[in-house]
Amino acid sequence: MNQVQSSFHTSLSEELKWRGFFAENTITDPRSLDSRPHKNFYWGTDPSADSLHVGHLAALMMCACFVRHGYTPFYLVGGATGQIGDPKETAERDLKSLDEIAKNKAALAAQIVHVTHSPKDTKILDNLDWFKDIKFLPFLREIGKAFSMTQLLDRQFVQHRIGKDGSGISYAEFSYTLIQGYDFLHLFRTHQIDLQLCGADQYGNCTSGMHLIRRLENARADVYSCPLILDQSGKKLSKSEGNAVWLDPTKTNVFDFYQYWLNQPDAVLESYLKQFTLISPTELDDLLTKHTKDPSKRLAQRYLAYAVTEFVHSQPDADLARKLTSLLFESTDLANDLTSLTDAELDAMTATLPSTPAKTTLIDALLSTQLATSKNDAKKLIAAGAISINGTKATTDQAIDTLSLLKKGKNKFAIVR
RNA sequence: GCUGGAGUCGUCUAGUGGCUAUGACAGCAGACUGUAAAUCUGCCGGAUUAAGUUCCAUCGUUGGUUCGAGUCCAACCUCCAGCACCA
Repeated sequence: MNQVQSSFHTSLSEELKWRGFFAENTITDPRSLDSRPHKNFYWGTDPSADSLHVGHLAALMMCACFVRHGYTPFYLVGGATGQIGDPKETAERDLKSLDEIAKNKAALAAQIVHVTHSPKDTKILDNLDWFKDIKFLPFLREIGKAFSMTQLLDRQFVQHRIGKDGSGISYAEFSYTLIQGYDFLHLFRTHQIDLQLCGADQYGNCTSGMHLIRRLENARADVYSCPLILDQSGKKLSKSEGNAVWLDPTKTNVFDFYQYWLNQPDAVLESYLKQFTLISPTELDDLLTKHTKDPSKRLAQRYLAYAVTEFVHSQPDADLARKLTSLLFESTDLANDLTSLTDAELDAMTATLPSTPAKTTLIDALLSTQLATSKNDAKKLIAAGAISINGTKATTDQAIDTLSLLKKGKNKFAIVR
């Protein structure tokens, strides 16, 4: 699978529709996207963590879709907006230190470049570059004047935060949308960017920029959002929900990343394949037909896991994850298979899975590979029958002196070597 | 500034001065499965022990009253509401 084969759609609007990349937007006729005078857009995120997660991935895949159809992307990492924090429904955010923001910013920028697969062309912007020189009074006179307090107060999260049962909101967070709105205006003025892409949760913030452009530049700009991807329990996939799967392999290793996709239920396969891979309609039909014949073979999950891992990480990484999966789940004599691996293969495995040196005990190994969070936790897991060594259930703590494979639950592994 | 209300686990939430701080969701694990979903069961602060053995921590913070405090008192921090000030 590559990008050439995947541009089967005659137009951007058709592909967006087929992939399900449409939610609230200001475009009245989707086909106008195929022939905009300026084929520029920007998409932004705040450096509130040191890695993107799969929640961002859907938006990036949508961006990639625009790029395949001739758009020039601008990615913004919010060094300014990140200093304030996008208000949540529930409560005020803790301020991040400037050091942390700077560190996160660098990490996200590198990741965006990596995931978009075009190191030379990818333009990363930082709104701190234009905000650091902004003066408060001119900002209020120009931007503040353009916002109606009534509309600002009407926003749903504001209503949640103030009032009898609210948790309150600071002036800083309240003003967040002005900062983000100004970004759009600034980019319109300096780069002729008149389209902003975002996840549906950001739609409100994005439209405030659009209003600014209309008001101050007397020009039209648009916002196009993609639906938020929800997990099984209907929660948004993002780190604030505590179920994040990170794109950074040091935070979510490649094997776990692959496993995450491999474990998706049948119900989400079609939409995930459309949004997270570059599969074509005919390939998809074919795949789903085969999958439905014998769902237990998990053909569609395997395809999804391989394709997304390849896209986000690399082909060798995806190959390795697939190979590890077949070794770890399909081997009938794990201890034997393990010893027959070459050193190079073992090295790759050790680099991917959590590992710890031999001459240790089971509990210490579980702890140092983070399969368990504490000694108590490790003991509880052993007692519950959740831990196995080389495929044999461990019922007590024991010394581990040789190459071994630890398994926690169904799909968490670590190597003792 | 004054008055009243509130702050409990990742989230929401119960909690008449009494020993062991509810319940739900999320999370983890077991059974059944297809490494799925649904369902059932257990766990869900840390350390220690052969052991569910023992120890420590914990209801915004710091003090106090009490044999005993999440609960009562005081001060402080944060939030909400009303009033006042300002306009």
